[in-house]
Amino acid sequence: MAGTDGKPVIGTMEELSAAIGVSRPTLSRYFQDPGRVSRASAERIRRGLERVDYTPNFFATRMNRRSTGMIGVIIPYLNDLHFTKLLEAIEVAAMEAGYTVITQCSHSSPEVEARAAETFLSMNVDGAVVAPLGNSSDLDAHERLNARLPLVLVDSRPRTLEHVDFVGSDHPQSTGLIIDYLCRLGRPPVFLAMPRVNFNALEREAAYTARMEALGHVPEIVGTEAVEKDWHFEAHGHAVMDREFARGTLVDRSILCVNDRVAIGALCAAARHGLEPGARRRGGLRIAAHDDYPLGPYTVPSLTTVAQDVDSIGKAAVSRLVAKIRGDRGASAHLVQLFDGALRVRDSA
Amino acid sequence: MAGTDGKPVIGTMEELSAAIGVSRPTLSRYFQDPGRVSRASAERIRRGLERVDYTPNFFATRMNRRSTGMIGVIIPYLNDLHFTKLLEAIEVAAMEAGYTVITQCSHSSPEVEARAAETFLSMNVDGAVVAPLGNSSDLDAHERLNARLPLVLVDSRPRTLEHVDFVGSDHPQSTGLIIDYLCRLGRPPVFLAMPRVNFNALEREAAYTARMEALGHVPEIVGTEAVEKDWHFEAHGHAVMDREFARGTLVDRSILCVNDRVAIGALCAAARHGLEPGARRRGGLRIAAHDDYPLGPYTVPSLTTVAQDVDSIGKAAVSRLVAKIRGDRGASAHLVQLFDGALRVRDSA
DNA sequence: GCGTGCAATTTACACGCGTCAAATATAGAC
DNA sequence: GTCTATATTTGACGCGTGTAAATTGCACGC
Repeated sequence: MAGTDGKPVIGTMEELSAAIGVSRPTLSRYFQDPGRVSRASAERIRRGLERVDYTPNFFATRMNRRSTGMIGVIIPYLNDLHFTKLLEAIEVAAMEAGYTVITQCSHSSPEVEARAAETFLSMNVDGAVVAPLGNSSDLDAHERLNARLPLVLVDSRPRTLEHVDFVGSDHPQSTGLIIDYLCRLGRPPVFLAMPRVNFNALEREAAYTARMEALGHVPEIVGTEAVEKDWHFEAHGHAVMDREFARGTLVDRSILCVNDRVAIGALCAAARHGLEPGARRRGGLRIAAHDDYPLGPYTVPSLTTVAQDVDSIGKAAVSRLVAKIRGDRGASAHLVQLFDGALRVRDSA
Repeated sequence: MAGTDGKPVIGTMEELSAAIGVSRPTLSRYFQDPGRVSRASAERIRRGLERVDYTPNFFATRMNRRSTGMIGVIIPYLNDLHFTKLLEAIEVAAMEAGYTVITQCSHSSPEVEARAAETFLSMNVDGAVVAPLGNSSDLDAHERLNARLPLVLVDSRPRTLEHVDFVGSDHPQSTGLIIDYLCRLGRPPVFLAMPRVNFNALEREAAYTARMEALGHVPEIVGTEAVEKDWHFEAHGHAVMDREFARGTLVDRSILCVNDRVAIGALCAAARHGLEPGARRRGGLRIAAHDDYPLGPYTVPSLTTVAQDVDSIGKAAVSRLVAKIRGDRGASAHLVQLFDGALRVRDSA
């Protein structure tokens, strides 16, 4: 069998050994680190590899190594740029640290999420970074993962997993930031929440309430019930605000949306009702949110929000995981690392 | 060692065999298909597994099986909901067909893309679905992949890989659809293109030109040069149209954007210049696009576009791949499967 | 020429499980 | 009770590579 490049395809190290006249174990060492064989052998092997098409078998190499050099990543959804940004940061950081990343997506299903965790265990990954699904997650599965390998949770932090290392955003800080900004320029904001399926959403809701009370304002929350069956973030934001605006309520308020995707729906509802949210119209409708979704600068009007430092979160999670894998001192202690949000003032509030 | 659930952790089948009194080969057969052992043994094993924590080693199981039951998927970017939708369709279809999906993202890098292909070869995946990066792809790597295992390309089709099976959209059809619609309601559209890094973009541009000429109109194309360094789709659409609108050009034209993300940038530019694109304003500015990006319904105004049937494309790609893996008759012939686009008339055009 | 010390290589075994041929258990017929 | 046919189980070997121990090769000094 020959590849299209004409090189003969070689299946095993044994064959390769015969083909270029170097013993198999020497080849094994060469592939792990060319510096571990003599200069002469390395050169000979290199020249040999130019003439044939061979890659060591992924499974056989991983089976016996102390370390597989792989880390597993689980994210809940793919259809959300917030998570894809996070995943990208994690993958890049892991690649730079020399790890092979195996990504699994829960696709909103606790069963799939639990199965992914099992897969990682059976693959002997060196460690795992998990962004949990939320309330519906199979927490036992995460618990088992944590018991058997280095694990770092990111983005969202289930209450029963508070003893697991976590890297995420400081929601009281970030939410406080945008609330203070909104209060400084106008009436205290109403919170556009969402059904309680997500820890981050809950944390932000709680942070909103706390901050409002600290400022002496009365918290007002809308949208905790699902207005539509099979709702998505944008659809939810649109449905809730469409209902409000149709009633003539909230049309002159500041709305703080639980996240940017909900805000996109809210902005759409505002436009449909002829409303023009914006900071420049004092006393009028303003819409702000949380996350800094990549499309925020391009909504109409562009979206005022508070940015999560997703890039740093991804990097920090990997760096923490690598430390745990290497058994660095300090890595056995429990760590919670929270990043500050940053205000992004644009046109919508 | 014991998991948090208290079950003793068992590392190998050998140990499990000793623990529950069934021979190891019988266990092996049980894990492949419980139906292949006697009812009595299956029951005994099931009860045994309730008392201990064991999962077969992923690598060891895959190493010797004729089929690894895995398919590899490569997508170019994560920060694009079009690709995540495609990936989701592929993953779900593959899971339903009983395959484990290994996803690798090229992260815009031809080297990473080529390495992913090599990884799949070394993992003995049963087959691969690849959405190529584009012009910059290492086509040799894809060629090698195609020579050594069942391969289906999706979404984008490099010229030099025309002999490889492909599943995607019929761009002449879909582009024709939206052009005809635009012409029916107003002036023939100008095409807002993008730098030539992507085969789909090129195909759509060519389809635009062909259709316009067939209708007796003169094609007008803007935006093929990168206006900003380090451009992204939305930024590109915004930059090009901002420049045009600032000059006072194109303000009363129909603009057909190469894809929805570019259109989002264009809509934003329009709003900044006080323009209100829409179908109801005859003779005025209209903006339409291609893809049916999930946010299209929530832009302001909502985006008229032509939908790619991403779901069907993903399913068809997997179904084709599975046929090739199984060696179904007909699967050895070359296949190109194109799906029609569907018009989504909304407010922007 | 011969031993010495060190680096490089090779030998030999291990890893965890798939698989097949051979052995055993089971059921049924007489 | 024996015998046959069939369903199950098991022993033994192999997969492609990692790795520790044993061996070889080499340069050097006497």
